[in-house]
Formats: sequence, C-alpha cells, structure tokens
Amino acid sequence: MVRLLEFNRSQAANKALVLFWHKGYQASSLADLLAAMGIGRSSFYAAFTDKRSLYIECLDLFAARTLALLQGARAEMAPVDALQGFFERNFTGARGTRGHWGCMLVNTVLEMAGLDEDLVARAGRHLEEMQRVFQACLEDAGASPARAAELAAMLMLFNEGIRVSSRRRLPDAQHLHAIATTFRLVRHALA
Amino acid sequence: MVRLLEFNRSQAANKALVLFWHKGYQASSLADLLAAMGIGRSSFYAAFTDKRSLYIECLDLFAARTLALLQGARAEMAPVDALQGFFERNFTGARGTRGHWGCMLVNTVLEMAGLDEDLVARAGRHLEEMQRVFQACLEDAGASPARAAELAAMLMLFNEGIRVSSRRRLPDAQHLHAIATTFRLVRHALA
DNA sequence: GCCATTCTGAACCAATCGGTCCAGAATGGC
DNA sequence: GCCATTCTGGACCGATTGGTTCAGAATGGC
Repeated sequence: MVRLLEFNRSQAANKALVLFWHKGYQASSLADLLAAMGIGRSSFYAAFTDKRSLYIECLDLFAARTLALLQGARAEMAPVDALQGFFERNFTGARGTRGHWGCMLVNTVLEMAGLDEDLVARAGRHLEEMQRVFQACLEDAGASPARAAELAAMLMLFNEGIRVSSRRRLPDAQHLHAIATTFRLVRHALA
Repeated sequence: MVRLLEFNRSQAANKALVLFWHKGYQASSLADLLAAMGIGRSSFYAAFTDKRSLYIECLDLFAARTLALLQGARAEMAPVDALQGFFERNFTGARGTRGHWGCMLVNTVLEMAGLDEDLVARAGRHLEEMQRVFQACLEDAGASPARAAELAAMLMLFNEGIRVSSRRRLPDAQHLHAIATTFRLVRHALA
C-alpha cells in the first residue's frame, strides 16, 4: 500500500511546531501535542518515534522556514532593507501574537541549556547559519568580510535580545523603535 | 521557642537559587531541590509554602543581588566603567561556569512566557529596575535624560542578548569582544 | 528530668508524565 | 467480497510529579 497519511503527517508536524514554539519543550505534554495534532497516541509514535525526535524535526523546520524568509527578502530587496524587514515583520501587520512567541531557536537555547546540550548545540548551529546570512547581506551592501562578520555578530546578539524582549508583552512600538535605532547605526557603519 | 533555623533557611534558599538558576523552574524537581538544600520534604513545605513560592523568593533574591552588584560598582567606579564591568565580570576571572548560566531574570522570561505570565511580569519588573539603573549611570556620565533612556533601552536589549548567547558555550573571548564593541559605541555616543 | 513546642523522615496520595501494546477498524489489491 | 496490510483508539504500564500527613525525634524552658 502507498503511504496514506504523508500530508497529514506534515500538517500534524506544523501543529506541533506551533505548540512547541510558544509553550516550549517541557510544558508541551504528549496529551497537549496529540490534541493539537488531532491524532491518537499510537499514530503519533508510529509517525514520529518519540517526543524529542518530533521536537528536533520541528526545530529544523522552524530554522529552515526562518532562513527561507530571510533569503526570500534578500532576493527581492536591498540587502540591508532585507535584514531590517526580517526583524520588523514580527511586529507589524496582522501577524497576531506570533511576534510575541519569540524565536524557537532562542527559546530552545535558553530552555534546554543545562538540560540537553545536544539540543542547545543544534539550535546554536541554526543560529550560526542565520548569522552567516546576515554577514552575506552585509557584504552585499559593500562591507569588507571582517567588518561584515563583526556587524553580523552584533546583529545576532541584537536578534537574541529582541526575541527575549518580545516575550515580555511590551508595546510593539518599543521594539520597532529599537530596530530603527539599530539599523540607523548599521547603515552608518556601512556608509 | 525562638525560631531555630533562620540561618539554615536562607542557606537552603541559596542552594535552591543556584539550582533554579541553571536548570530552570520546570526541570528542578522537588527531589532535586530537597537534595540540593539538604532538607526533608516536610521541612521544605513548612519553610517555603510550595515550589512556586520558593521560586519567586529566589527570583527576587537574584534580582536584589544583581542590582546590588550594579549599584556597588556604580559607587566606586566611573559610571560607564561600572556598566561595562557589570557585563564583563561574568566572563572574566575564576567565576567558573556561573557566567554560562545567563541571567535568571532573562531565563525566567523565556521559560515562563506562555505558561505563567505573572512570573514573566515579575521578572520583567526586575529588568525594568535594572534598566533604570543603567539610565541613571548614563545620566551620571553626562547624557540628557532622553538620550540616557534611549541608550539604557539599547543596553537592556544587549543584556538580554548576551545572556542568551552566554548559554551557547561559545568562547568567552567572543562575548568580551562584543562587550568591548558595544561600549566603544556607548562611549562614542556620550562624547 | 520532665513537658510543651517545634521540627522532620518517611510513608503515602492522586495526578500526570512519556511510552507500549493490541484488538479491531480502515484501507488497497485482486 | 475476501484477504493481507496498515492504521488507530484506548487500555495499560511503571516512573515521576508536586503535595499532605503524622508519628516520633530534637529542642528549649524550667
């Protein structure tokens, strides 16, 4: 027989991703996950091995999508605009509360530090990949490799900071202001 | 009878603080806490009501100590040096792994977001208090209130970022470099 | 040394955790 | 319509969760 539920599987993984994203690993119980995914226990274990494996799958999925978002913007905008837009998009438009869930990679680093260093390392590698894209954008904007690397590291730190800050229920305007200030600085450093 | 274990209580709270700090709330089980504190179950509930109350006590204790550290530095150094030293001290000297536990306030915001908004708000208030001290230091250094507020917000974002970053097992030199770069910028903005 | 008070180790509790198992429903090939 | 294969609801498992209870040890006052 051909696989029946390939589509359902990825749909279920998406539901799980959303739950993991804003409740974290530990606080998302099997029961929560099953309810959100709309599947039974045995189907779950047949399709995803176990909870931790599913989390890894969701983490990688999240990273791939975030990266795709970044690369997409990079393809159609000026490099620095793409970077700034990447940060701003979480706080503008009808994105609802999604912006306030922070970044699943950052959430993972903090939740799993001291508990599961393999997960931390995996999230860390994804963050490094993002940082390399930051750097590539800055080089596109005319910065020397060394300069671009330094600014990219600064932007990653800014990213980590604003993802924490965005979970504190502060007004969006505050974050947008911080983004504007930071990018004024970045553009000045590139001029 | 006079209270017997007032000293033991605060000593036990300290042990709990350390555990909560680097393992988080959810992952610190009662059994872990009791073992770390070296007390029995009934003594625990007699002295601390319950796990969540103890966590709040530890959170407030952590905030008070961090603030005292900051104010202490402010009293004996030039204001911007005090700020810079406050960040650097986590990555220099024989502080061991403590610097890699991040900041309990930041950890709390990320772990409890979406789970216990009261705890997030409490940690947030402590962070705001820190930010006000940042601002006071910057005003001491001659910045206008508006300018100082803007820079303090930026420094808080930097703080949140570096506390995440410090849990990623990256080399200390990288953090120290980021701190140096940031404070070069701050000093430049104040000049 | 006795007693009232305070403290505590350990047994106990219901609830929940992540994970296994299997009988029976659903499915596709023929 | 029948059979082999695949899928799944729900019962079940031992372990662990945070929290309660209480008998008896430790303590201080006298």
